[in-house]
Amino acid sequence: MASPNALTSQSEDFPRWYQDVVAKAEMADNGPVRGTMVIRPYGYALWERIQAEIDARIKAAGAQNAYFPLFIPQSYFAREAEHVEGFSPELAVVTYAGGEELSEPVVVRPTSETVIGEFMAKWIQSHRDLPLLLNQWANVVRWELRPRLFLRSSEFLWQEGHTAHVSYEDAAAYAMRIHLEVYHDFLVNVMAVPAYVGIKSPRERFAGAINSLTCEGMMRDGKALQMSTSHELGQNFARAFNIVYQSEAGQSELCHTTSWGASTRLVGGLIMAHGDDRGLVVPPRLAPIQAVIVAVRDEPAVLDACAAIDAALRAGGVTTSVDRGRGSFGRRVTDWEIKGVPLRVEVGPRDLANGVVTVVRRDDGSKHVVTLEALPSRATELLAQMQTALLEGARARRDAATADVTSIDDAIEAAQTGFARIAWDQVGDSGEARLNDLAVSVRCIQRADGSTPVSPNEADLVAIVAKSY
RNA sequence: CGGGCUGUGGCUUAGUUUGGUCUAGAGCGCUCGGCUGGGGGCCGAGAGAUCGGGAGUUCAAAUCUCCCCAGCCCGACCA
Repeated sequence: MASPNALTSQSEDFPRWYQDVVAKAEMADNGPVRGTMVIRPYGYALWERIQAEIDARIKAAGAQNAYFPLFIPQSYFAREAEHVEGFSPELAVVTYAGGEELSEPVVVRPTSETVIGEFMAKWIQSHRDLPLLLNQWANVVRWELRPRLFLRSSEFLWQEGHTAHVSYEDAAAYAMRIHLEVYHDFLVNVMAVPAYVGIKSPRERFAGAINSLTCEGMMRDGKALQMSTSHELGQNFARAFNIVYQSEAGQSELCHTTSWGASTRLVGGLIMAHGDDRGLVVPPRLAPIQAVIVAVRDEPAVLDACAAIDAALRAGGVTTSVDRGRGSFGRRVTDWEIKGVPLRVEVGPRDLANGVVTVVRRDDGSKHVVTLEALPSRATELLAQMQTALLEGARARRDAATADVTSIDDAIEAAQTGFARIAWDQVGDSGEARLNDLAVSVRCIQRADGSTPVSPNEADLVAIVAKSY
């Protein structure tokens, strides 16, 4: 019954398994310039689903989409000291264009705090103009030395939100809202990734931020992946770009700004959070194709039945694709499994003779014989069950691979196979340095109940430490 | 940027040590035909490589020498 291995197994070589999945599920290819990525239709369809879900949540939080230029004057970066220091190693700079040397080099955006800050300063006059809530979907460039498809590429796609507020409290509350209502909600309820939430330690913070909120997912090899970040930028950028408003009292005041983003890295996270030895496993709510109808044979009677089943499923709100039965059955089944399509509806002469189809769930391989009449509702039910099972499975793995420890040594030990939870007081700057020396880092700092604190100075915080991508 | 290594059809690679038997072989993939068909099925026929690039040594270079280029792995940052 077991099919021959199309992929390297996870236990044998996890990074290689990842590469195999990306290639064989036809998600992406390496671009011609080192570190660049070609996103293929299936990979892009997954990204479009991620975009749609995140975009809807961003709009629900009141932000509007806009677009700012790819090219940024180099001088902008110099205005915020930490920001320029943090980003200069990975900047791509255009010095020659239009047939001549440029008088001022132009940076290809690695992130847009600076340009957007410049325009916020122009647009904001009064407290009545606040809050200003912007978001853009864009590509960004951060020159990478060690690229990996989706996880770390020199150019990637993302959304970056940028907002300006009258007070620290408003800004902090909005960053928190995005963190919880956009990212965490999406991760848990759509992507089925029970991410740990918290704030970054000072040394892991975004360059130029006063506080960074993060969602950290556990991959199936026990390593962490940062899946989103939301930053409180304080008045750092407002000061650098002169983003000021006139208060009700008539005083000129500096704004408080935030920025927040999630990228195509989430596609990599999807692969590693749920994938198994047969390939990708896509949560139903995220799947571009929720059910593939596989014709066992390329025969008119079977194909007609497939078309009718397809129509019925679509009418029932299930997104589908029909595999018309060219090529061997085993090959086609394997290909759909690698792509992680949640349900496979097998339609063959034997099924049709009995007025049924065979439905197979991708996550647990369970087979269900379903009558044609019951199929749409049964499919919806199975999709819902799979969505729940994926989240519960991921949570169970996460909890089983998270160890409570009381020393840095034990944290390092635990981080070899999973996460460690340790009192933040036990870590300290020197403890964090020791962790970092062994490629382990503080992924986030959270309250004892798992919620996100407001600052690293709250009492009784715990640190989640792990190796990370 | 420092250290280790590799470049041979689309992909994985044999051949390089010891130059000639290489008109470069195979597997996967691809094309065509047939048989098949409920887990990568079988048979047959094909297409596809100026052996990373350049220079050199030699009667003779995938193989030896030099230079260049590209990529991979390991060490400091990042969504």
